[in-house]
Amino acid sequence: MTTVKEVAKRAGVSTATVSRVLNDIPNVTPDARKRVQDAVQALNYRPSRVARRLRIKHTQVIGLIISDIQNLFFTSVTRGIEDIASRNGYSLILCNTDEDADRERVYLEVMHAENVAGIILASATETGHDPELLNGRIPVVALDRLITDVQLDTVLVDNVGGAETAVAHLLSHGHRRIGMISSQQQLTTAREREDGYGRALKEFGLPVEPSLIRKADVRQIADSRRQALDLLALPDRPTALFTFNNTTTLGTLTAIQERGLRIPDDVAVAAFDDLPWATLLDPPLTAVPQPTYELGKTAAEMLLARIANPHRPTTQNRLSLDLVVRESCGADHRPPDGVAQAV
Amino acid sequence: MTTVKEVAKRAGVSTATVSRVLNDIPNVTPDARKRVQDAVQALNYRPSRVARRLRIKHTQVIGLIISDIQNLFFTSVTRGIEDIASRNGYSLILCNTDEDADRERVYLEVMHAENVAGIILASATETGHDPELLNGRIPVVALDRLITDVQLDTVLVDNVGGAETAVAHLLSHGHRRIGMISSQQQLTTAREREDGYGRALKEFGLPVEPSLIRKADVRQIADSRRQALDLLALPDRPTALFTFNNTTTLGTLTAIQERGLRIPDDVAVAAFDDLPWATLLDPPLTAVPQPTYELGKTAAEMLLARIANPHRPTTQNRLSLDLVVRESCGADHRPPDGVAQAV
DNA sequence: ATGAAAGCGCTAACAC
DNA sequence: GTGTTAGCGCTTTCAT
Repeated sequence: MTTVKEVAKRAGVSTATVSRVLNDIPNVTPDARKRVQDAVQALNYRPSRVARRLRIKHTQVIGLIISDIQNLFFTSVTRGIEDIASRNGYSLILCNTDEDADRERVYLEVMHAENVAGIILASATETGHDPELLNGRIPVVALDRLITDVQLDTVLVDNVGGAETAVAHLLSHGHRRIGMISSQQQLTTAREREDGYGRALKEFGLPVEPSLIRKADVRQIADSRRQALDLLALPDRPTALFTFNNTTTLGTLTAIQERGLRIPDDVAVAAFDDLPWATLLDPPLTAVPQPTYELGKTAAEMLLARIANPHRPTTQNRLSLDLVVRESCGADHRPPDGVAQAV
Repeated sequence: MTTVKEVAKRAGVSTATVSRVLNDIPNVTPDARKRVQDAVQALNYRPSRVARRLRIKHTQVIGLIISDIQNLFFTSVTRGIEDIASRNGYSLILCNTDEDADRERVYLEVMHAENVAGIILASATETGHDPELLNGRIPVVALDRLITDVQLDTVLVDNVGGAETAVAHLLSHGHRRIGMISSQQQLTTAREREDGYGRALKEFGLPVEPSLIRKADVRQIADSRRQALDLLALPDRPTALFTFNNTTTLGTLTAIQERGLRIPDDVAVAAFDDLPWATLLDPPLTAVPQPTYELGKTAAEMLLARIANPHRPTTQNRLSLDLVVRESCGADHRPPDGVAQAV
């Protein structure tokens, strides 16, 4: 490994001058600069970021910790983060916790130890965090999931509203027994989406029937399928299903197909979280898309703002959601275009 | 930030002893050990990996560089890598190049500068690499895509064979005009899959008609759709389509749907790279699944082996592929089970 | 068993 | 404009 020293020697200057050239600091004669550059070239010198960081303290690297790398939701969010990060001269490194609090801790330690400039975290848990890790010297932005034991900049979506809209849509189509495939993991998103589900029922004067909410491992299509099969095997089968995220949706659709049921006639489906191939399904899926790119962009911007000014008050950003109506809930029974909406 | 020094002071020992305790080195009296541990606790001390690494030189971190984080193929491979890595006490950090050679270079530099123990690289390009970066002091394993300008441990799939099988399947169903949505990016996988396509045609005595191969941006469903639409608008429309990967498949299916064509009657489809929801499509998709988990596992194992022994000869691993026949190519015309296969 | 001290590769005062 | 030098936080001989 070549070092500044060797470069300095070869260029016939001091290490300080080499450092100056490398870091574009003025006050170097063009001649010296040229000699240093030549030496760098000749020796194929590559400065050690590790050493540099030990001095410098900060880096142009942002760390992202997500809980399920196989979930398109998170990878799309990542794209949003990446764009903002790289536009601002930051690199992004990504770690996957697989919904495991221990792994999350390890990766938070890694990020700290690496001295990243900031961290964006979609936490596997709502509480139980090490305050030193989240409220320490490295700024952290909470993404998608609320963290309640530490006050952080946060960006979320309107889970309650989104779920409520979707379930209300099912209700407005006449469904009265609506099952939900929710999350087995303790997530704030799950609680909020269940809340939205409950609210919609309440608006229609319906009680929440606990047996109609099944909890699935949100990382696994197979487990979601199993829970959906259970729901569909109920003596008084639900006529509609509301799903927690894209994975549970896939499991649910698989279960429905296996049971030989037709959508929406035998069972209607509304999903939280859209799929890029929703229109390729038969019938196309009614869903509440999440503004993934926007979510990532916002998180990155909040983080950069905090890096720039560590003392600004923490803020919370909740992005709103809209339902996209396709055919999986039955033909739309709203009046056609142009017709006045009489009761 | 607390340092060894402060811990040492508080524990009433030297920094050397603190370091010994921290690194589980024997020869420390239980008493001293206890005092150090207490001090660590009390000060919430967190050793700086940056400083540590400057001395130590190596880390328990593996770097993975992939070209499209939104592609399920790569994220599934990641899971395989992760399992092996964490089972061996390594953390995994992931970077996304978005098929951009410049970004790939930047991230390779980041990984080098971070001094990771090893790198797994799905390169955006076949050549044009900096040999210092790939054949330098940090071991690199090439994943999924062949790198020809530097000799590396490599793990691939049998692209030629897989493509050949898929296209032969279409041919055996009577198709004679078979279009291919391939990759606009210069990828070895694209060349090999095109090769397989050509071989299958040749076996049936058919020439490759260049106008039937359209190149799409493999990251974008939208672009794949566009290319597929072009193919479907040809005066002498192909009766079957073979797609390069899951993204091109999605674009192609979208195009077919938009054109109002039926699968497989109007146009049959066979895909390279399976989708977890292939059976939810109507009709279910015939595809060549890739052993993603195995691919990641193998890559990680090769990398660990090389880290353990930097001087072993480089090896190349090519995983074989099988076609999964579903309905998107038409009813299977092979004899039913148990019937002797007469001619 | 423990401590003193050197030094990993780099940057940034400070002196000239 | 350039060089000397101290030191970032850690590990590791080498003494003791």
